[in-house]
Amino acid sequence: MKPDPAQPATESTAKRPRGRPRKTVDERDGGNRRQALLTAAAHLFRRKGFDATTTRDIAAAADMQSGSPFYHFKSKDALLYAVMEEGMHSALARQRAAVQQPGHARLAPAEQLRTLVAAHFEVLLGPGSDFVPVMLYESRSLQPRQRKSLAKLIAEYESLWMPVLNALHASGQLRAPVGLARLLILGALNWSVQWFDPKKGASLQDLTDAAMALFLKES
Amino acid sequence: MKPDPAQPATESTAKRPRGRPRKTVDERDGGNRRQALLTAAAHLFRRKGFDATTTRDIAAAADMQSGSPFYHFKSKDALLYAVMEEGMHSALARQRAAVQQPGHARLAPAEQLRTLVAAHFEVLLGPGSDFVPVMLYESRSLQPRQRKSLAKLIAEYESLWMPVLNALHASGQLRAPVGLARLLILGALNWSVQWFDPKKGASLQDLTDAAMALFLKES
DNA sequence: CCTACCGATCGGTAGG
DNA sequence: CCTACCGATCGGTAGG
Repeated sequence: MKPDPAQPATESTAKRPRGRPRKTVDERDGGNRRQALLTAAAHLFRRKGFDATTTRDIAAAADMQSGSPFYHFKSKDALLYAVMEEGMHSALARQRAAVQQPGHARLAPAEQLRTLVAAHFEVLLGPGSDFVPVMLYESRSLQPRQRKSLAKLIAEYESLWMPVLNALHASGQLRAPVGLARLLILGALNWSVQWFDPKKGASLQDLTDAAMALFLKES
Repeated sequence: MKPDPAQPATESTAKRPRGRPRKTVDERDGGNRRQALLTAAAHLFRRKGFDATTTRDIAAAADMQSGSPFYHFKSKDALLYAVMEEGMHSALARQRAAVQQPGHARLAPAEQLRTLVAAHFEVLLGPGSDFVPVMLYESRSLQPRQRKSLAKLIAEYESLWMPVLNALHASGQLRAPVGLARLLILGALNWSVQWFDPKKGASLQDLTDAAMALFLKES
């Protein structure tokens, strides 16, 4: 991580800055300003898209002045990448936690898939779920370097699905070729970002049930 | 066939303009310049997104000067809407033609679905398929008025699927609730825009087969 | 449809 | 982190 430029390590005396207390990164909220920018950016990027969101929008949403985001992020691009990286890390953590739950490995493959699907919907549509949708729908705005870096995380995420899909294919519950099935299944889930409205009746449970009924044959 | 400009008009035939031939709207290609703009815009909107595409990009791709698109379209927005409308009209025409093919109504519901799925993939991924993907992925940039206008065409398109899905649900080949099934199925197909690469082995046939195997139970 | 141009906006920065 | 600002870009237009 970066060294803190606000703390010049002087020798004997002054430990703290003088004068009236000012709202610095450290005193205000312990460095959470960066996180506030990430949250605001994720929200706006999801709602309006990367290009249609200005750094001024983000600054205002995080209660800052127009130039201040660039104190925390080198560029607008870097902000986008940080949003996506946080999204993928949290999605990965969530799926790994589900998969590593005691007893999970002994569940029937269909139940293992249900766990993955439910967690995926949660990550896309649940509370605080702006980060992954931004990753899914705004990656065109990334630079090749960044895209390549994210691709690793995405591949890791998708690899969590493969053992389950292979097992289902072996047992005849999933008839499509596993590779294409994974793409089609994740597509069906990812597209829900476009139409899901929590105020419209269906719950995430309903979506999960419908997806399971759609994809799997009777065991 | 164009008149030969090398032959100077004589007195008696002096109906035509004098001087060197100039490229006007009418002489050049009969007004196809508008269509050239639409095609160029669809291509660029798909590749780079609406916001990241400049009207100068589009003009250059259509071999015009920077201000010229505004001779054909009132605004960049109007161009986007025209692209989407053309996309929906062609998609609707294509599906209607498939559905109205003689004998189609007597096909088994599963075969009727296959027809719809194949045509949908064709519209998304086949030759000249920039218009519908733009409609799917850039509608956030439309104005509410325009979005509402498009929504009618979209509803019409989706309504073509409902009788087939209802029949499949009735026969037990589709177990998920029909409304959610339609959203999930179209999502699975629409997402293919993100990952399909014709140079990577799978054909549209393969995609159609995989989708059918994924969604339907054994009859 | 082209030429020449305007006004606004935007990402980013210097200096404190 | 704020203030003040710059340079570039962009949608759009007047006039021909």
